[in-house]
Amino acid sequence: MELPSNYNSKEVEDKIYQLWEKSGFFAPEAHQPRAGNPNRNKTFCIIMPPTNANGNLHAGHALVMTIEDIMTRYKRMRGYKTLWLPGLDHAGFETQVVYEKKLEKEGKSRFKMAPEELYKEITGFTNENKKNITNQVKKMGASCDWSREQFTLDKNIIKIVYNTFEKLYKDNLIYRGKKIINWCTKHQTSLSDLETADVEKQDKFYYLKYGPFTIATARPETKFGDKYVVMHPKDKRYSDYTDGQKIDLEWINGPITATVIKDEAIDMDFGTGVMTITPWHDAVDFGIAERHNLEKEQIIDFYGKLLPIAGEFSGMKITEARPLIIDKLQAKGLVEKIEENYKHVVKTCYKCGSLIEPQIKEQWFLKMSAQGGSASGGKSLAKPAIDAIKSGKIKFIPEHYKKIALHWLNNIIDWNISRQIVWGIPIPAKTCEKCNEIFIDVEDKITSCKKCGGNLIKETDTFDTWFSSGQWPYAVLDYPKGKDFKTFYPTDIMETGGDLIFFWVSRMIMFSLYNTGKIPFKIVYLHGLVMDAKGQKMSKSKGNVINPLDLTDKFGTDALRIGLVVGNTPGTSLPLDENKIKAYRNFATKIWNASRFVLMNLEGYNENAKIAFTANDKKILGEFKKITKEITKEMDGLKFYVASEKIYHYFWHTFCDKIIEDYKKGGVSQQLLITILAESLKILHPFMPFITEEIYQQLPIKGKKDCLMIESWPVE
RNA sequence: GGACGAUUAGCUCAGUUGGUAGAGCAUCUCAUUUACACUGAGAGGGUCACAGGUUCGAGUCCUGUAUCGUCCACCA
Repeated sequence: MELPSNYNSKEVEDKIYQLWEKSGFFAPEAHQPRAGNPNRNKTFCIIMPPTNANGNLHAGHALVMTIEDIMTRYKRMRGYKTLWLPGLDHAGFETQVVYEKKLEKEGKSRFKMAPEELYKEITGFTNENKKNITNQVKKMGASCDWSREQFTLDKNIIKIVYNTFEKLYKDNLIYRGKKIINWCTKHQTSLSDLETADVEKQDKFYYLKYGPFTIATARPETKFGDKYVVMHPKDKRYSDYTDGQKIDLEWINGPITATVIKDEAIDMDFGTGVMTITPWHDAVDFGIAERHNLEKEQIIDFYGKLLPIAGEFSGMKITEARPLIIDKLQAKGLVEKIEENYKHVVKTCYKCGSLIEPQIKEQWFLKMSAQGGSASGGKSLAKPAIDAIKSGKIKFIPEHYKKIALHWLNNIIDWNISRQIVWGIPIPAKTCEKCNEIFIDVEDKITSCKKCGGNLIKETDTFDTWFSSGQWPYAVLDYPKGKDFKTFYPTDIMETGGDLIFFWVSRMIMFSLYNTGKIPFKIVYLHGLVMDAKGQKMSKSKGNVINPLDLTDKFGTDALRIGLVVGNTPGTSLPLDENKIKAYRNFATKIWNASRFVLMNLEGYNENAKIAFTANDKKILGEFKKITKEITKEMDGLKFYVASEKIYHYFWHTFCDKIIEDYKKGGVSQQLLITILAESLKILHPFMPFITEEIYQQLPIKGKKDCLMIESWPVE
């Protein structure tokens, strides 16, 4: 019984993963802990954040897979009925963006394709990626139950999403409204507020004469239709003007009649304290217009070009038109001054960086009031979520995310869930051409208006991808009647990136409480961002992206896994340094060689013989037991960064440096050596599953299991 | 404009109810073919960002300041 002199991670990993898959022990039903195990009637469940099926596994995924696998393997060994449920995400907008880039490279455009054709192509693209990403997840050693794998576009998921939509509509929490939304002119879709990124920009700031007033703006191209001039009701400088007063004045394309509006939204200290409003293309202005019932007019079309209202500038792109408009205003003597370096914040599309052009558009919205009960006129989505978090029913790790989540939920605004992209779940609604009556048609059966008999127009918008993934925890467990739902819900831990706290985590909490009446998970464990070795954010443009699969190739998956975990506290970003992974590759080699040494010294050893430890053995075992208890405590406290460091330290500097050396001098018994090795491998297993399993398979121990994966943890 | 986090050895980071500072990597010295050189034994290296306060005692608790980072926000 001897191990080869070198550990070949590549060969071993594939072989061992196959062994696990064949064993069937990834499924919770298969694993039967011994009769007396105190945890055997308890369950443990993690739902894997569905991986985007639009590319390759990145460093962040590697961390997710590692942490969740550690949690899963640990609980499985403790005897819990353990389920880690894997999934894949169609990732609506994100995938569409990736695919559009691909089309662009090929000189094609999605706008010249029929929607059905585009959908078919992206389906093919996604299917390829699904296989690819699944293999990469396996490469990380994930012990998830593949027989339960789910995809966000599976029929059963869509059905649940549709039912929720219908229920929300009946509860008056969904409405169709013509409101101002974030429009990405490049991708031709609206976006939620979370899908925009604020960017600081330097622009010219123009002071323009508007009748008796001077108004300041960075966007003169939106000003064509401005016919309301707004000031604060308490501004003494303008007390001569009254609300509703009409003023004739000369403007860009000729004389107009302006109306004075008094509104408290105006900051008296900013600019001149007076502004004109463009309700169609500015959220603040939209708000003012709504409050005062003012007319709204579209100036810029959905491609970012000026409409006929701009007269001679009609059809021009706004960026081209801006200087020309200023030239004209200057010629008319309407430009008072121009500030050169005006710093302000603009919204951009978080994916492509294009400037967001606010537009008014009819969209589907989800009501998101933080108030509950009758005060809000019915049910509230946010209120129960706030209560669950406040009361500690849902715990955050690290804790300070609790405040962040609550702050967002307390200030939540209605959520635009419509997207004008094909890659997503279609919104199951129809509108009557004649009377505008809306029908939610989950089964796609309604053919004419039930009210007036008119023709129905089928909705072409799709759902924001987070509308469906926000229902993931109960949808994948086959809510409401499924056996898994009854067994594993609420789940135990939601482990994901801190950047998803609003996008995903908060929405899962709201949807789950709304639908099931229960929280979706007890603990939210948020890991930090994986950075490059220098602590810089990885990005393709910087060229500092580290491919985790290169590291597994070079140093083995086990080395990458433990390297990602040791010293990595949740919530703080972690620099991924190849040298660190290399150091843990050395540790893997150490484990291998120590095991080789033990196996080479088995002469005369019989695992079935009666155990007779010496006094010194017992002392060492006592110390080991103490360490084991400490590690178990850290594991239960989800402090994997401490637990992994402790077992690392014990194995190398106590077991190898002291105990094995002692053995050479005859100080400890053969039995002790093999006992400590076997027990250490169990503790190391969640962190470094491949190498520990490979060695375990060769170990002569009493009552050996099919695999180390289902061995009992040293502390029950 | 708000909120949150960070600041500890050259580098990356731990430090769980307050009790004379820890790990890995790096550096230096020594050992020399050992299960393992992807090795062993040892060493050097820190006013714990700064200023106050509470305490017998503060890296840890409180207040303030600075720098960095992140998130949120409808100043045209």
